[in-house]
Amino acid sequence: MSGDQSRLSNLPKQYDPSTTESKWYNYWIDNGYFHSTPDEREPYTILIPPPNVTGVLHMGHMLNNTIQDVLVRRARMLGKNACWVPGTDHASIATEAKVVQRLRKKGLKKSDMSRSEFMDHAWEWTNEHGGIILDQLKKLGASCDWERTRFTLEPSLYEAVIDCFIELYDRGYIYRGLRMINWDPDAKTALSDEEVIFKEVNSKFYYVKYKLEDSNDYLTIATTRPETILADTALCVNPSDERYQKFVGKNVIVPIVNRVIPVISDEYVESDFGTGCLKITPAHDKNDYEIGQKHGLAVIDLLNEDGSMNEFGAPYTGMDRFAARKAIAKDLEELGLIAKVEEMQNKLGYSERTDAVIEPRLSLQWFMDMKTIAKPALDHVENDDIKFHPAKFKNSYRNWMENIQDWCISRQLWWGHQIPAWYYGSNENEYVIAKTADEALEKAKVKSGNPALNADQLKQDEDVLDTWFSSWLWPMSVFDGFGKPNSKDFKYYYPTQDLVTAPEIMFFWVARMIIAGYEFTGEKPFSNVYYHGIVRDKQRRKMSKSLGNSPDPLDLIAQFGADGTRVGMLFSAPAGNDLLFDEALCEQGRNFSNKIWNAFRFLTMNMEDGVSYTPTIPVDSVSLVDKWMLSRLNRTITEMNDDFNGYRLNEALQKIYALVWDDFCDWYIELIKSDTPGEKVSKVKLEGALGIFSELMKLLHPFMPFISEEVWQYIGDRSPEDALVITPWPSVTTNFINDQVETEFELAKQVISALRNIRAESNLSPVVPLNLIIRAKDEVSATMLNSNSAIIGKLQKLNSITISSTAEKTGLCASAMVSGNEIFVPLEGMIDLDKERDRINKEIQRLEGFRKSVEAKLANENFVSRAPADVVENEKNKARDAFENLEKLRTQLAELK
RNA sequence: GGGCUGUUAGCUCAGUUGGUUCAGAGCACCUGCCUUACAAGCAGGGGGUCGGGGGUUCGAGCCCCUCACAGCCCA
Repeated sequence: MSGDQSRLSNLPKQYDPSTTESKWYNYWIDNGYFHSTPDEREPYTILIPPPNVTGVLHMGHMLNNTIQDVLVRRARMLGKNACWVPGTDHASIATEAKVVQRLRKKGLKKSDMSRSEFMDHAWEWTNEHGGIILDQLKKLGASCDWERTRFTLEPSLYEAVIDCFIELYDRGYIYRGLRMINWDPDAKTALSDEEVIFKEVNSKFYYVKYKLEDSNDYLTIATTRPETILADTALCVNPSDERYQKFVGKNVIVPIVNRVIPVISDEYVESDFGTGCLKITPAHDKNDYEIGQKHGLAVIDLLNEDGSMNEFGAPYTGMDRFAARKAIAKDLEELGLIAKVEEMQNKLGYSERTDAVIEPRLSLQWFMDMKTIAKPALDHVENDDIKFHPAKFKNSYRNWMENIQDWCISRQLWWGHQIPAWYYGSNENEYVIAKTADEALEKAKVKSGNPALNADQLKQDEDVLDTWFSSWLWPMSVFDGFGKPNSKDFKYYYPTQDLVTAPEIMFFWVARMIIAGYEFTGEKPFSNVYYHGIVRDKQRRKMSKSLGNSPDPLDLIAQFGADGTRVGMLFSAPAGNDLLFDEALCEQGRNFSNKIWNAFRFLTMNMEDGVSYTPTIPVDSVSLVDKWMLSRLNRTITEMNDDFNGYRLNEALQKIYALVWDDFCDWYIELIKSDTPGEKVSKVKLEGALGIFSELMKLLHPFMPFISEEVWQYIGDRSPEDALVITPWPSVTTNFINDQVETEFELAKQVISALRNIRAESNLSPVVPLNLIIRAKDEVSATMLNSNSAIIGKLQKLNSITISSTAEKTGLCASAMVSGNEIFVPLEGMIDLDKERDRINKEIQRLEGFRKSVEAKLANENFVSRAPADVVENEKNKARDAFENLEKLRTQLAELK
């Protein structure tokens, strides 16, 4: 680095991220550092969890992508061929809902347009808003390989989904059937079980009387959904319930519609819930459906697809289900058929996307048989072929996998991958599965036995596939590897290394990617899954648009810089724990940026004009300060590597934060300063500091890419090959890690702190010179302190310094104890004797208590005989130290008389 | 109802196989400072019976049982 003042003079006192961030991001892009192509290096690959194509960046994305960027940047510095594949998801139901909403504003209705007209609108919307979120990620510093950006609806990924469907159909995993599914009346589509969110709500529990057909007796049932009474096809009681035994086999009359239905019995009914008499509505409840199947009951569906009552719901036809509920309750009341109404809490299913109350509905849909296909995915997580971080999530995963249900994969939507089923007749089985219309026609001719069949008689299924049926192929399809195991990229990058995501989508996505991975490649899709928490506000509320409690990430970046924001996000984000977001953390991150900036500014201010400086790690230095700094540096690198390997990113960050701020700024820089005010730091020391500072920038780079690159580029004239972003991660020199050195330096630090404390207690300004007397604990300490007295003198203004194991204090002194060494500062007339006696008495009390507990331990024969020798030895040392220190304190106290 | 976490300083969290003065960190708080990089800073300081109870052990924040509370997932 050259002391060329034109470049370095007038660095502002405060770091301004706004200019540097775009500068370096463009530099990185222009030099192609983020672009990866297969080569002989070890690959390191992360696939972005693709955000919704029309979404905008929220705090969850910020956290998610910050973590990915930290991982991928470090891997890049480790010399791996780092590849972070970005992309977006078409988000079938969410996007379609948005498009429908937008059309409605324009006065257009989806039901009035053809599929292709609607798709034109959807693509228009997508092209307009798609990818905004990816541009936002660039502001964060995300080092994605943008040349590899993929979209789940682009042609090759579309094709992969269709091929996958066909393949799984051929393998017998996909079937079409009439099943009870979750119906979203707002979106008018089926959903999978995972898309239903159960919420606790307050409901009314209606006790309704059904008259027996052949007597004036009544049977009373309890229900929260009286509107479904019209579709009842039986009442059911537990066979062992004596109250009801005499009614089994008889008939009752359904109120309002006056239909006659039987009273049956089944073990399923819990006698102590409600009245113990259950109404059975096979079309509108999953359990009822099963009972109905078992007992051969009729199925009456009284709802339209939008949740309104159909003709079976007469006389409430056309009313919404909730309006009908109120109406029928009123009518039953008037008929005297309501025994009572209770308030109760129950759990209701809501659509994850539209928040509509889900209706169980009998419907003909496409399903995936999960049991067999999911088996390897369970096994390989159980045996840690795929590791979860933190590992506790294995439990939830196992639980879900062991109870896995068939997956409803068809959606009554248009935006998505259209199911490759072609119907040639109206019967349930009159279809073929084929990739193209031509192929379908050929197959249909064969299956129908009608060679005269023509293309017009063939109709493709209108429905699309669940979004997750495309994202589960992401690890294969982004490399064009689905069904093409020999594609170059796929062979090189698959399996990928780390997946970073939230536990919320463990079942939606993670589990299914693992399933698909093993089914189609026989290999895992990734080796590690890092689950991070949800971003919440300080009151632990989830951040959401409707609550308005989520800051705009781009505002945060503008305010605190991308580096500051990243640090703020990571500071309180241990893996798997929710993050209680507080802007103060970003502020702390910004302040840290500023600290780094000013440390650098200090170094530049000490350069001489026209002199060239070569950053040099002071490996040959005999100075304790250098040896200590190198020990701290290397120890920290070791610890950070451990943290990275264990995915404890926040801990790695905290360590480099402390190393920079506490060790380097507060001690190292202070100690290289010249003794003479105004005099510059010597060239040797400055070059050493620059050398160490450079190492710090490398360690910081994954977390704070912008400021570290900015400083790095200032420190040297760098060619593009020397950019920090691709500089090798520091290796550990074990020899530099030296406990002895650290202990020795720590002792000097403690003496300095003790003196500062004495000054603070006695209101002495730092410029008042003191006479320091240290009565060392022993000769070893005396030697150690003597050889490092210059360090103490550097940070404390001293008149004289006396260190020996026999040193005597002179006159009245302020005192302190550091590791058994007594510190005295003669302060005749300046000491508050009462306060000082108080302080020493307190210390004596504390130590006395400690000594007693140790002595008690040693007096316990069981302890002495059973505990390991070294533990006993330790206790003896503690007792001796405590005893000696107590003696010293008592002497000091006596001398204060 | 089933399963899984967690409860440590005012707040957010560390605390590895039970054993050094082990009760920690950051933030917040209090006090004093514009000390020749940084007030977005420097220095100093106070603060916890480790959720309650019981047990195992020479020894428990850590292991076991139990209770209470909080949260998550599934039905």
